[in-house]
Amino acid sequence: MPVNESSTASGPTTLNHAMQILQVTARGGHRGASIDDYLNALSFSRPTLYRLLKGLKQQGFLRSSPVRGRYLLGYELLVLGAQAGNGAGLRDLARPRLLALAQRWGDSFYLFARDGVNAVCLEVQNGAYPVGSFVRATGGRLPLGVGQASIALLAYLSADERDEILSHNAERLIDEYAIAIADIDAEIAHQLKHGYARGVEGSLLPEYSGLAIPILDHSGHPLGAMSCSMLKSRMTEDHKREVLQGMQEEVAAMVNQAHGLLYLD
Amino acid sequence: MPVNESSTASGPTTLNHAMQILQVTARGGHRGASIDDYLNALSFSRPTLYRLLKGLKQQGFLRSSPVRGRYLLGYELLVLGAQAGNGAGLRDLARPRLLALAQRWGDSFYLFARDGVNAVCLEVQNGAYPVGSFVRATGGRLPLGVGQASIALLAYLSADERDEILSHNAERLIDEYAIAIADIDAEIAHQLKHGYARGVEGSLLPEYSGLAIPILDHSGHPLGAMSCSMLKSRMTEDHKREVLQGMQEEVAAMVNQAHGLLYLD
DNA sequence: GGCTATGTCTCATTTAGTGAGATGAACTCG
DNA sequence: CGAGTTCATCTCACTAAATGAGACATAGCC
Repeated sequence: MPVNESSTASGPTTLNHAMQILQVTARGGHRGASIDDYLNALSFSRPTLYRLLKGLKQQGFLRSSPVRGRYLLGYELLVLGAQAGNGAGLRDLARPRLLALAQRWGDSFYLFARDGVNAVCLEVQNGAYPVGSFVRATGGRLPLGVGQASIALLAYLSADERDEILSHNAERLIDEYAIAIADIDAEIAHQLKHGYARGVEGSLLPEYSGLAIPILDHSGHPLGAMSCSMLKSRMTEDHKREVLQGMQEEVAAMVNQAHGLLYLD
Repeated sequence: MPVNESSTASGPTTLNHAMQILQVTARGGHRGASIDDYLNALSFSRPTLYRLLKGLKQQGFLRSSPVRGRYLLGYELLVLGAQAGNGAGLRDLARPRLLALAQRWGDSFYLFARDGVNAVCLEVQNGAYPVGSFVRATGGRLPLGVGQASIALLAYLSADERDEILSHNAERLIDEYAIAIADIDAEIAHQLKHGYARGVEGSLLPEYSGLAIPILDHSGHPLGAMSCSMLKSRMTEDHKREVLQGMQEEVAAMVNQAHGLLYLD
């Protein structure tokens, strides 16, 4: 089945071909992709495929698997990805704070940013109490609308931008996550009223619960969101208040630090 | 100053141009790169630059900064990077184990893999005790020879491969890290004799110490290394023995799990 | 409302990537 | 150990497709 060439890929075809190769490789997970995977999914000739594979390998974007004839994503992507995840320096600021929170409360804490119609997880710190979550690790991506961090991010966008995102995601939200737009709107209202989000409860992960707060710049635009996730049974009123306060303090400190760095020099 | 076009970049030029753009962007850190940065560093015309920027943006490999005229690395890199870091499924296996170790002992634990002449950090879990390290996070890269994990990785390569790597890195090792090849050889001998590595002491980070053990596949080739790092004052004989045993148990369990997954289906 | 720098467009030029098929190399299985 | 299969590279002619020069448009800034 050919690769999803949806997003009206314009621009240099060589570039698109190369990126398609990376996507196909990624789709293979930790087993990578074989020559046939590429030839089936893509629409160019074998010599061209090999030329691109070679180029990508030289650049460190691919490496060949120990299994002959298979290719894996290269570590250059990891390195660039780590950079990419440090959007506006936010991750570096957040990492020690997430760690402190996780150690103090035992729950799992996350940093999210918006990526188009999705939310991406920039950083996780798991605590002592095991927890289930939609994202397992850095690099996890969710359609905006899923999870408490999504709500915190959505709430501070302009109404029309928000609507555009939600109508774009509506189908996936209901099909894959059993989440209705109306419920998201309600939670956004809660976020705006109380300053934190609880996430919309779909049919998935019913035994977990969480909290999220936005990270806003001076003009009120969302830079990201900090969230946490825990077993529902741990979410007593007291614990909720404590964790929320902890998160708010850390975020306030972050934003303070950030103002010295973000838009200057 | 023009971008380092060292590594005899062959392959489609468009691809190389694109990757150069990404590298220049990465070099800008969390502030990204401006048009002039690109035009200065690269050797193609402005329309071409914009065409490539556009293409890379559409693919999610770049995004434009809130500051007009600047570009940042895109989150697609983060997502692919997360995949790339899961070489052979190792990271997924290691993550919970690193977390358990960090929580149990309070030190910081790392998963490394070899990447050509470098070691890359695939995963970190920091413990309760603060620690300094050569790598701060996932995606950090060190020349093989630096750090205890390097030793564990090097020790199980063939002698000539090892020599090739070390002679390649020799200059950087002595210049940037004040580490001599002879000392590395000595530590490799220690690794082979005792089954763990202590790292070579350069002039950097003198107050920290660490341990590392290799992760070997059935045929004795190194898949990666697990390491830890702690304040020297914490490294008593007892603590060392305990932590080492903890790491060895976790790695053994990992390799067990891995054999079910790595080379099959 | 001018000024500067970012981003886009057009179009002719020719580079430079492409496809077809043959050839070489590496691993596999009988 | 040799036949068979699959991966990887090479050659060469072709032309599609990326490129460069410079003009034009747009956005932010004082």
